[in-house]
Amino acid sequence: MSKGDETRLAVLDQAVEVARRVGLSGLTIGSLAEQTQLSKSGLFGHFRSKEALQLQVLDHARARFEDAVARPTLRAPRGESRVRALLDHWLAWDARPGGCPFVAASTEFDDQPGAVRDQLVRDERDMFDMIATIFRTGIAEGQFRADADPEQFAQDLYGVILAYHHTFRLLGDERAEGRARHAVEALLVAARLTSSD
Amino acid sequence: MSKGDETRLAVLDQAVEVARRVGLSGLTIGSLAEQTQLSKSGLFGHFRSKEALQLQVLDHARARFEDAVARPTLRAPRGESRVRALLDHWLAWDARPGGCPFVAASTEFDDQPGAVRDQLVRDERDMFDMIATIFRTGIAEGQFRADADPEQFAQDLYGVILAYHHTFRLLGDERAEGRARHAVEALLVAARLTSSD
DNA sequence: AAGACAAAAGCACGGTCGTACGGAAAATGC
DNA sequence: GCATTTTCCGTACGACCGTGCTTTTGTCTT
Repeated sequence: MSKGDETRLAVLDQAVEVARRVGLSGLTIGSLAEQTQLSKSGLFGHFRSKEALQLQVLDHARARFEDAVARPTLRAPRGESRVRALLDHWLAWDARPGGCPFVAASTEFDDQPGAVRDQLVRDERDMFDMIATIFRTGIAEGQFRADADPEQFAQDLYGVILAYHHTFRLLGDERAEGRARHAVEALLVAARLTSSD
Repeated sequence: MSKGDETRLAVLDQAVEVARRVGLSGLTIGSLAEQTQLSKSGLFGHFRSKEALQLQVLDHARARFEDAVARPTLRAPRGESRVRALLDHWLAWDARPGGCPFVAASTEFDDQPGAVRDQLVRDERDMFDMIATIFRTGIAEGQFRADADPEQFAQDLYGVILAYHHTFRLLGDERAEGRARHAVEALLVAARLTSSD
């Protein structure tokens, strides 16, 4: 890996952390340069516009999400265990300082057309598909009802995570995590095969 | 009402709409002045700092929320009907151009200490309490189980709304609303008194 | 070790940000 | 209808924004 790539990645590491707190617009080239001990123009040279930087930050955050949430989840046994693993990793990801960078960026860009928004839509759609797929696997395993709607489940689960994110991060309510787990258990109960099936 | 208050309110009306789209930080005095046909300094005179403007915008948004969601909801009969009314009005509020200003502001300020965040916490807590209170009323009416947790219900319902907000606004999924209603029906079923009670 | 190339710094630019002050204009109270 | 207070504008400020251009520094390759 060349020197250039090395510093570029170091910058992106830092940028993702900053974006958690202040979003992708709040992310400013000057302050990012300070934090990485680079000159403004030195940093700027690695990306060639702010939009390019934002897109690479999104890419980087996505890779981090896959490391911290997606891949570990797939190591859990299919069905209910995997759903619980997903919740566990996701809650831990959201509880990191600054919260989830995608949540921050989503509310920021949901009304600002452009390449960043487009990328964000793709990422968010992928997350939805991931949840739905995990649920479908549970159906195939015979753990969940065949007539349950995976996309309904995806939206429901995502809602639980978002509510946790808000309630815990803004209101600082320590019981938020317990409620999130409780909510998912209720979703699982509803999706479970009954004895009559 | 004096002339000053008149224009101040007109500015706030516009400011709330802008804040829906770009948040409270994205809200800039210069652009807001343009949109209201005032000079920058003329507008600035009404508030005496940006933070004061942001706080008044929050206040104004809260009043709008009470007009559009809170008060109409309380006109519905207690219990399940009132929960459904809350959902209806809230979804309509979120579907307005730009979405919910509180959702935008919350993710923006959940990591930036200060008066704005403090105000936001109070507002958001009030919303939570409103949901919980509506649920408690349903318990008192004998429609919901007495052992159900109103705060769990509040977080669950808020999750449904947030998931709708994200799924509809960012992903543009038209089925998001139907799923939100379906999710609330499931919550109501779980809260309902069973025949054995 | 030297030459070729990449990386970083230095500096400058036009713009916009929030904020301040003084004077013009308009609304208000008598 | 005049005097006074309120409202609004013009202008200016220092700071920071994103972005170029030029020069220095550093890293590879041979």
